[in-house]
Amino acid sequence: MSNSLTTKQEELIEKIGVFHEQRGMQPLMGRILGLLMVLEDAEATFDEIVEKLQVSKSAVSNALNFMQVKNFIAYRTKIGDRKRYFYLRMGENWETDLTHEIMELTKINDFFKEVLELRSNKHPEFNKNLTCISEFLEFFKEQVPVLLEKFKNKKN
Amino acid sequence: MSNSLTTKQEELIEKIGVFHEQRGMQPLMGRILGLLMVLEDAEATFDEIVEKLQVSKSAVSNALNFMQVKNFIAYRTKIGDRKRYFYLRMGENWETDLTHEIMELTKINDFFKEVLELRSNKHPEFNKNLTCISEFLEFFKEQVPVLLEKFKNKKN
DNA sequence: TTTCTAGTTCACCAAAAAAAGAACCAAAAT
DNA sequence: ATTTTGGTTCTTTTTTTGGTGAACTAGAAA
Repeated sequence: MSNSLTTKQEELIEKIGVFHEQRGMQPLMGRILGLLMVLEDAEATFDEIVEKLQVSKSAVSNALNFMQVKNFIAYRTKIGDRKRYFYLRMGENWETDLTHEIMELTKINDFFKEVLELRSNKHPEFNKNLTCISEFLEFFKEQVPVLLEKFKNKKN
Repeated sequence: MSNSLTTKQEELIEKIGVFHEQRGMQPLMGRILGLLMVLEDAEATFDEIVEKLQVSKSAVSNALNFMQVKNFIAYRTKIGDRKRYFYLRMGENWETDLTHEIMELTKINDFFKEVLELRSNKHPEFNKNLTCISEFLEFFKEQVPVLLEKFKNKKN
C-alpha cells in the first residue's frame, strides 16, 4: 500500500484531466494519465488507481482497456505477483506517437480538400484562402518528421 | 431565400461536424463551421443557418456568439439590411490563427513542466523521457512560425 | 403608435455520456 | 475444496450536454 497523494499532486492530476477532457477524452482517462505521470513510481496497479482516484472498479477497468488499445498505456507484471502495473507508454517510440498525434491535426485538411472539390468558383477569394491553408497544412505535415530529425541532431 | 443544400454538401457538413465534435467542440458549432465553408457564398445569415441546419434559433444564437468570441467567425452587414452575414475568419490573419491553434497542442507541455517540477529523482529514466518530450515540444513550438515563413517564401 | 424583424435569454427536457454497483469469472492461495 | 485476488461484464443510476420553445428586447418600419 503506497502512501497517498499530496494536494499538489491531486491538483495537477485534475488539471491534466480537465485539459484532456476539453479535447474530447473521457474524464477518467485524462485523470489516469495524470496519475501515472505524477506518481513517483510512474506506475500503478488497478487497485491503486481505484483507491487514489476514488472511482469504481468498472470505470477503471473500462478506461484502462480503452487506453491500452489506444496505446496510451501498457502494463508489466512482476514474478509472483498477479497484479498489473500500468504505466504510460513513453519509452523509445514516443517520437512516432507524438509526431503522429501532431499530424492528426492535419486530418482537417482532408475535409478542406473535399470542400474545395465541391465549391464552384463563385467566391474565388475564399477558395484561394482555403487552398492556401490546405497547402500549408500539407507542407506542415511533411515537415513534422523533418523537425523531429533536426531536434534529435541538435541533442547529439 | 437561397436554394437548399445538396446531399453532398449536407454529408460533408456532417462529417466536418463530427470531426470537430470528437475534438471537444459542441456539435452545432462544428456544423456551422462546415456550413460556412461549404456554402457558395461562404456566408450565411442567422435565419439561413437555422433553416439549413434545422436547429432552433436559441441554439444558433449561442453557438454564433461563442464562435465570435473564439474568433472562429465574424459577421458583416449590408446597407439597408439589418441581417448579419456570418463568415469564417480566414482572411489575412489565418496564419496567426492557424499557427496559434497548432501551438495549442504544446499547452500540454506546461503540465509536463509542472510534473517534472513535482517529481523526485526516484525514477530517472521516466524523468529523462519526459524531459526529452518536453524539450521537443518547446523546440516544436518555436519552429512552427519558422515553418510558416518557409512556406510563404516557397510560395513566392 | 403598433407591428415587424432580428436576434437574445431563460426555464425546461431528452438523450447521451460517465460512473456506480452487483454479479460474475479464472487463476492462485489456503 | 473453498476462499481470496484481480479483475471483467452487465444493468442501473447519475450527471452532463445540447438543444428546444416561449417570452422578451431593441431598433426599424409601417
